[in-house]
Amino acid sequence: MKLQVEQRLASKKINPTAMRILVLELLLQQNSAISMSDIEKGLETADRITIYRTLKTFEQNGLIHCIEDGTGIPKYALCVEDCTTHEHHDMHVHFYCNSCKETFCLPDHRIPDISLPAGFSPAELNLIVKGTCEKCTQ
Amino acid sequence: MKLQVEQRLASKKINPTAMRILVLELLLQQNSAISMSDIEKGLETADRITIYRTLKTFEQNGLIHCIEDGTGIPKYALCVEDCTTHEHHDMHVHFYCNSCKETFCLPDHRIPDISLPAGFSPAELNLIVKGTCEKCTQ
DNA sequence: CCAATAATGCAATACCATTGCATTGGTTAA
DNA sequence: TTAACCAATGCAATGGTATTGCATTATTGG
Ligand SMILES: [Mn+2]
Ligand SMILES: [Mn+2]
Ligand SMILES: [Zn+2]
Ligand SMILES: [Zn+2]
Repeated sequence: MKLQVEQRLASKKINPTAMRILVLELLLQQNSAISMSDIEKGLETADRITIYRTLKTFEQNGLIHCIEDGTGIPKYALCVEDCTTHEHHDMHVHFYCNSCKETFCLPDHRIPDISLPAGFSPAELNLIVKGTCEKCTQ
Repeated sequence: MKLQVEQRLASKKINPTAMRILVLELLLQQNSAISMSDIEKGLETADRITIYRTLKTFEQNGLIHCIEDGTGIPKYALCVEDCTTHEHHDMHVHFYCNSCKETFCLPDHRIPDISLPAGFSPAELNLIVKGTCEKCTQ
């Protein structure tokens, strides 16, 4: 188990320190995206700043992606695609549930192509759907 | 001129105070969405908190809409459609320019329908396209 | 004009993001 | 084995923004 976690870190060229292993294990347990505060609460030991820098390292190495879901609080989730340093391919839809306040990756739902006015060239797409998730629809 | 501004406020059932007129005039001058800090800098007199509450009032009454462009700093722009209290119809694409850092409404570009997994029901869509705007493409 | 109500400005609070710096820990070379 | 090096960590401090309470001021309606 822990071996797989370490391998996953190694595959992204991230040194497998104790803290990083703990954070990645926590991320692997989630089925929705979580915030830095969530991680801080989920780990007894950890310092806020260390988590901050751990997440930044993970993001820069293509292990996780950051989701701005409109709450103003960044959420983080594991990359499902083979992302690399500053080359994220998570062009999928994200869903924010107004009821349970959870943010979900919908990796099977890609963002459709968008037509833009002349002169505007796209580099990155970010689509947030807000509504009610499956759990909260009874 | 000022009369039109006051009428626009009145049509949204917003009392036309001096500060609100100033803020609305400033918003009318923009061709991109602006932040609370931008407004604070644009008006010599104004108190930060008053602007904060003015914008909240404007938003609640369907005069402006708030844009979360991924920077973490909310931007505001006038509603182009007939929005009402908590009934915003600004389902259009927003564009953030990585070069000039400006955020544009693209009211003529609606967000296409998105298919969702079973059980997820959408209420609101928010699509941010990041890239280079027309001005910055030379 | 007066009373009631709404809006404003100031102070204070609470988070959150970010950086500097000293310390710790693990890895490598002498 | 030890020394030296580099990466990672933890603490302190800073800066910025959002938000509320409350006293004061402005506006409105009678
Ligand atoms: Mn995702
Ligand atoms: Mn808009
Ligand atoms: Zn939910
Ligand atoms: Zn631009």
